Amino acid sequence: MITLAEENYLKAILSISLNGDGKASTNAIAKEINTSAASVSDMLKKLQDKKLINYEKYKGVELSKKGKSKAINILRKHRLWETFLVNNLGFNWGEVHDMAEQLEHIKSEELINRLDAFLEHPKFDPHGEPIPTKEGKLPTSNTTCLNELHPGAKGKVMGVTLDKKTFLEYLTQLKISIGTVIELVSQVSFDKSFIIKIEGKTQHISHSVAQHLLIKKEKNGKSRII
Amino acid sequence: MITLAEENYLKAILSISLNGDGKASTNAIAKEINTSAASVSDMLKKLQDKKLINYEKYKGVELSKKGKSKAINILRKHRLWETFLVNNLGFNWGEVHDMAEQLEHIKSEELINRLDAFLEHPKFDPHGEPIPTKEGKLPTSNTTCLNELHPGAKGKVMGVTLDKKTFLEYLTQLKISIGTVIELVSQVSFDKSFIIKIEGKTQHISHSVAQHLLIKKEKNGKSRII
DNA sequence: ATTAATTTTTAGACCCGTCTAAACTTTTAT
DNA sequence: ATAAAAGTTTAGACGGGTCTAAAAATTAAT
Repeated sequence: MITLAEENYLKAILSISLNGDGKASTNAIAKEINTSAASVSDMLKKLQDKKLINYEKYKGVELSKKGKSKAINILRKHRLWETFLVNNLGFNWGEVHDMAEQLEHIKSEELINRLDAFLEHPKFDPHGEPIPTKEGKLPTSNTTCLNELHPGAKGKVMGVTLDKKTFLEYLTQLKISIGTVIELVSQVSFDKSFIIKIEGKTQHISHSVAQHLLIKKEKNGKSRII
Repeated sequence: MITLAEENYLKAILSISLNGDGKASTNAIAKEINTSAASVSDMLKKLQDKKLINYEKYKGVELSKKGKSKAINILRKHRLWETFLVNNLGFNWGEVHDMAEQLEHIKSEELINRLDAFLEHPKFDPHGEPIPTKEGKLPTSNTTCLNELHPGAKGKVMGVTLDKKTFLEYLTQLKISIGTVIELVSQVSFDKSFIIKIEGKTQHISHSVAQHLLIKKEKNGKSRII
């Protein structure tokens, strides 16, 4: 039996290895789940014993096949519950994270499959993130980041990669939501922040905000063909 | 903050004091949640410290006002989630208990109120049990037990008071479900079991099965007026 | 290539919730 | 009314998950 704490570790490791690349460090995990590096070390041993991760002392950690499957399943539950909360209970996307954090640990495959059917097999959650399939496939989103746009190019916001209340509320304030078209004006070399245009209005967003926006390229700014 | 284990104790104490009357004994609680009497003793001290129960050593325990309110809220969540699972996800009543046991601990008042609205403020759960209100009122059901019927009297099954898979599956086998009309033929004095008629067919049910059926009197067997 | 800084692990402690075994109360039976 | 039985509590231990402080390993810097 896999415990709640273990599930949270697996989720954290998955999240780190999806964003960054390769192995997750002890410190990175500690930061992700707000705990001490010592606790992480302890837990990694246990996860290793259960063959949920591949772990070499001092060398970082990655999910085993089994561990990855578990982690993706948790992510699936999280995103399906979020979809339910937004679509059926009328919450808005900034409010659902804490509830989904709890709901994702409910144990029942049958339940989550029926929820999936009830929601009519959604492909994306309310934040625009892809929902893993029952078979454990995590579709890669065909989106990029703002920093991959050339100045003058336009992109449509397809979602976000940070599910945090303060962040989502800030976006609302900036009038950025799913579907918003952003034109990249330029990037400030000093602090890597971005100058953008939304509906003709110029505004600034920090690098860290930009980093968490999923963008789909709309128009290439560099060289337009005809 | 109230822990998961504490919530389960409160629920158990509520359940005992609703069925039996007055105070709950250590042993009864131990039985209810499948643990040792020693563990119960330990926990009762903690619940006392948190002012969730009124407890006197060796004298049994009852919920404090605060504790009762918490316990009823858990019951409310349990029954609302069960309703969701049956009405919207298509489970049948025997399958939902374990899931509801988990879901009832999800922390969010807003969530449960929205779920209530989504379900259109149901008054009864799929087992026929009343759903406590947001304000903490637990409607008393206008039902009785089989043993309160006189021989020859008929009653309609309105629900059950035991939410256990094996029990509910056994009922299905006996062709007893909500709405079934049962005629009491007689009670066997030897083992207190019951002889009943369902749609003209005579069958036996044990005392403990009968005890968990919620019956609404239909016709008085003793003396029929006109 | 040694030293310094950083990261990671170990050691030892704590709280929660559980257990068994033993001691203690209360109730029941004679 | 006293002994036996039943019920309840205490004592002491354990596993899960966390912590701080200190030791060990790795990486970076000069």
